[in-house]
Amino acid sequence: MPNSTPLKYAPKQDFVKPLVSVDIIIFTVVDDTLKVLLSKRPSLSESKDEPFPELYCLPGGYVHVGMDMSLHDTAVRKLQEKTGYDTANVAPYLEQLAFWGSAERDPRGWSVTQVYFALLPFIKPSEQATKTDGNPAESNQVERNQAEQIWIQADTACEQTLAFDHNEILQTALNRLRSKVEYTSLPAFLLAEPFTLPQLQRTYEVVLGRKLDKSAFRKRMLDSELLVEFGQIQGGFGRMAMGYKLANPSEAVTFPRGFKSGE
Amino acid sequence: MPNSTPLKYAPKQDFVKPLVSVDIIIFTVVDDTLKVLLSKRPSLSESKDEPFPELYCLPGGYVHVGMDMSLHDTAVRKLQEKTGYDTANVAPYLEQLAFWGSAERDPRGWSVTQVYFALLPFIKPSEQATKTDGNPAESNQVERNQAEQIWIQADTACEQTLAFDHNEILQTALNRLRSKVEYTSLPAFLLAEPFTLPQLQRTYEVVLGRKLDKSAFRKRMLDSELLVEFGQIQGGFGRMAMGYKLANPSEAVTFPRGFKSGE
DNA sequence: TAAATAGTGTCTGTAAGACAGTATGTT
DNA sequence: AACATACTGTCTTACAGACACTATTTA
Repeated sequence: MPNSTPLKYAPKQDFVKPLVSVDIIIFTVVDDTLKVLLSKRPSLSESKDEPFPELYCLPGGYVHVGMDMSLHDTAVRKLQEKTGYDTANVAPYLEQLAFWGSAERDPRGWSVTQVYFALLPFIKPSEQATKTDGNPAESNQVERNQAEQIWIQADTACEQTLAFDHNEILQTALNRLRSKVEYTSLPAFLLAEPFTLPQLQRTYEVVLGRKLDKSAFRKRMLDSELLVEFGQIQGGFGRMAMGYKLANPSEAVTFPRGFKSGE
Repeated sequence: MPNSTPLKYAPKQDFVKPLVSVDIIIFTVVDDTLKVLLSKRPSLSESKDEPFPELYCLPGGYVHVGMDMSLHDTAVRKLQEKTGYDTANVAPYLEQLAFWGSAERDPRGWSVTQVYFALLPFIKPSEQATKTDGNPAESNQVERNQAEQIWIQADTACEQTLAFDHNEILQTALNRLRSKVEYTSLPAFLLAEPFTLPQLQRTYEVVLGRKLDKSAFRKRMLDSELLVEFGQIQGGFGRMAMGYKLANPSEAVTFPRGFKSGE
């Protein structure tokens, strides 16, 4: 290695580096259904070099060493690109899931992926383009991507054949989500504020796939410091309900026990 | 990209890839103290190109694309190299902690590290060389590494200045360990089998830094399917105690509640 | 008024913590 | 016997779940 390098520490280039990508599992709840966002891989006619043509996969992409200061930046950038979500003003719930890396998972070579999972209130596709206002090239980008993306029921997605090892990754994410929903406030990040306690409970029930007791649920939520009141709201048909916002929109709450501890 | 490539899918080489490494936080308990294994970075006289000379850091290394089939393989290989632990016969507790990746964390360039944490029963340094028997070059390797490694009290290590962002990583690992110890059987992986319930309770107390109630502790451990009896053992001074082994040595148990749920 | 939804109150069961008591080993 | 350690039993407390009850809105 030359001593004349301007860098104090020369990068180690004397071995093969794996490919590094970031994938995001983006969950939302709409129509009482847990959904996940998938992208479609390019067809053979579009590109001969891309593996798994026309299969669905988790949205993601390579780290841009020149563009991103950190993996978290990469994840936020991808989230914005794929959903049009206004990440500058409203922080979505974004958490590291895990990493996968092996010689076999991508036919293009040894690859590593850093996987995040995100929880978002549902954004109508028609509103996504308008959310990324201003730059028309940018909103074109979003719209073009949208044509190749779908919100699909999470369990349905699991049963389909996805590209790469994305079935395993999605299953891991679903397991983690359902497990954490038992003892955290994560479903609150799937709703637009303000929301009511019955709405929040339905969201819990949709994710968990089972009914919860109303009384116990309300006690748990109100005894924690999770929520702050935000005026009466008309939730549906009958009586008005109290609306709530998150007391701390950037952090989930962990409850001392899970639901149904006895089983 | 040339069409004449022998690979079906040409690797994407048209952008700069980050460096990829694996680091492991290896915990053990000895002398009623939670310890972590640290390596010393080479001095300036040994190498002018290595950053953070002579500081301690977490053991780890680059992924060897030719040597490792997966990141998990890399972690197990590193664990074996650094501790001499017989990973072929006794599976240590090894779990993904998280990943860190940014332009700034390594002065040699944009880098990503995949961090695992491991729990091991203490291995006396004198026994480590003999554990990796056979190949003398291999055990030399182990002994040479040992000269530059220390088992250090976890909290003490946190207060020192470590290389790279390893203070943050170690702190994250400690938080995760202490948090999971509240509601899982993780400390059982810090003891050599067979062990007694009082020994296990002391291990919990060492990690958590507080006393636990004996009666509640025993009820929790025995009501779970965690342990199987393995004959009477002389634990210390007084009465003999029942020895136990793990019913399932490859998996931790999650208890329905944490200790001291009320606070 | 009936139906639908929101919210409360009471009882019960489960498991953790406190702590006193018993059992079995060594010196 | 004295002591140290291992183990058990009983009482209390905290909180989730079951479920019946009240409250407020719309059709």
